[in-house]
Amino acid sequence: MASRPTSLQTAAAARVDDALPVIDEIRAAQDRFIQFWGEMGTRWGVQRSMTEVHALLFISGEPLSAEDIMERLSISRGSVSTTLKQLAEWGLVQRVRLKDRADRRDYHQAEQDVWKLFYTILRARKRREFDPLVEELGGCRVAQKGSRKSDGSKQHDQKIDELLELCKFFDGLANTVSKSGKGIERASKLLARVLGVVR
Amino acid sequence: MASRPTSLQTAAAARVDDALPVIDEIRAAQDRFIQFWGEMGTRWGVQRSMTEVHALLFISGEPLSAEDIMERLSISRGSVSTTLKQLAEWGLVQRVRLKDRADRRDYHQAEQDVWKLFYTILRARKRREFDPLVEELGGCRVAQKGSRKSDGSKQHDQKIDELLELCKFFDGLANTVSKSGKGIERASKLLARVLGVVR
DNA sequence: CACTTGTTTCAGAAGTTTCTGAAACTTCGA
DNA sequence: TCGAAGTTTCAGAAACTTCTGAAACAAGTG
Repeated sequence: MASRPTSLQTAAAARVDDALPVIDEIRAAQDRFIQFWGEMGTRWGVQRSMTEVHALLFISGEPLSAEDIMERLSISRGSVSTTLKQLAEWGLVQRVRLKDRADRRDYHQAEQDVWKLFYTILRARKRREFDPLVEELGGCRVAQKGSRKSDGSKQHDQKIDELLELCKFFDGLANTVSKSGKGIERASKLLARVLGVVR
Repeated sequence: MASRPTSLQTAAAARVDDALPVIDEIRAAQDRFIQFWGEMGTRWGVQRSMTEVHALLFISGEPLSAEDIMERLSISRGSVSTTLKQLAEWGLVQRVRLKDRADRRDYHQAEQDVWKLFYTILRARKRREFDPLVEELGGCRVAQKGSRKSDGSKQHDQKIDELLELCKFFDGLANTVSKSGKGIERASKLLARVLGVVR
């Protein structure tokens, strides 16, 4: 028996002597989740390998080494390294040190709080897919505000301005929500009531 | 002069005799917008050509024929046809008939209400990027609810269930918001106040 | 019918993204 | 100083997406 028994190694042992079929069941369920999460990742504009690594770390729960991940997902060394770095930058994965001083490898553990997970995803996507609107839309106007214009120019700039206004509204809403943290859960029920009144 | 003067043709004429530089300014601003919107489209998981066609129709405001679009954006016949069909399915573009009975071509006009535009985009993206979570996540469990399980299985299923619960919460919130329509604008201000109380 | 317009399909071109595999480099502990 | 682990970089392979261009078809008009 190895001195550092990861879930992967115990699972492998289980497959060999067929003594613990339950572990294979779990492993199969993990694989389903990893594949599904990876597929969703592509729809979210994230590399498949990145969501797969995250899925593995999230669903297994325990810290895994880079090598563990390479073997389990059949992903190259470089890929795992850059992927883990990015996941760490997003705050979804943390580097942890195991007590065992004989093992000098880094271990990586995924954030387990699903609320933090979702907020992180939302923030990253907002930065990428929404914020440029607010930043760049103004540059699509014909002229600076205030200068004299033709009718065509006015109509054009008005449409840009409408888009900008809408974007800024959503931006403010997003800020409100993100500041609220988990309060959103209670607040949303109130919102439903509020909307009933407003409508 | 052609019997069917579209904006494109007048703009072209203007470039030739250089009598109306304003129209060139507008055209340049339109091009900036089209390019930017197309770029954002790729980040939203939509084909560049589709967002470009939509940008052109939205920003020009007036109905354009398929041929107009082909020439202006240098896009192939087939592409324009399928793109227009999809935009129509999404409700972002309508087919309109011009009164001129001599012209038998179809004309296409973009929805000008920016609120409808945003809701349409959000709905389409939710269907594609979120709804599968609610539908498929359950299949990633180890076992059906209620059956006896090992500790590992329990931990696995618990994580899946946490994700599912969160998804269903967001789903409900999305429904609430989408039903509210423009009421969201007034409601969001109330929401900010509500969150202030809850926090 | 001849003609215009639009739709659909599809093979292949072109472009883009993602990943690998290797190599060079850094860090750090023994 | 040696070796193990990690990082970074990059050329090229592989896979995927998007678009074109052509062709066949449908529908409607004069």
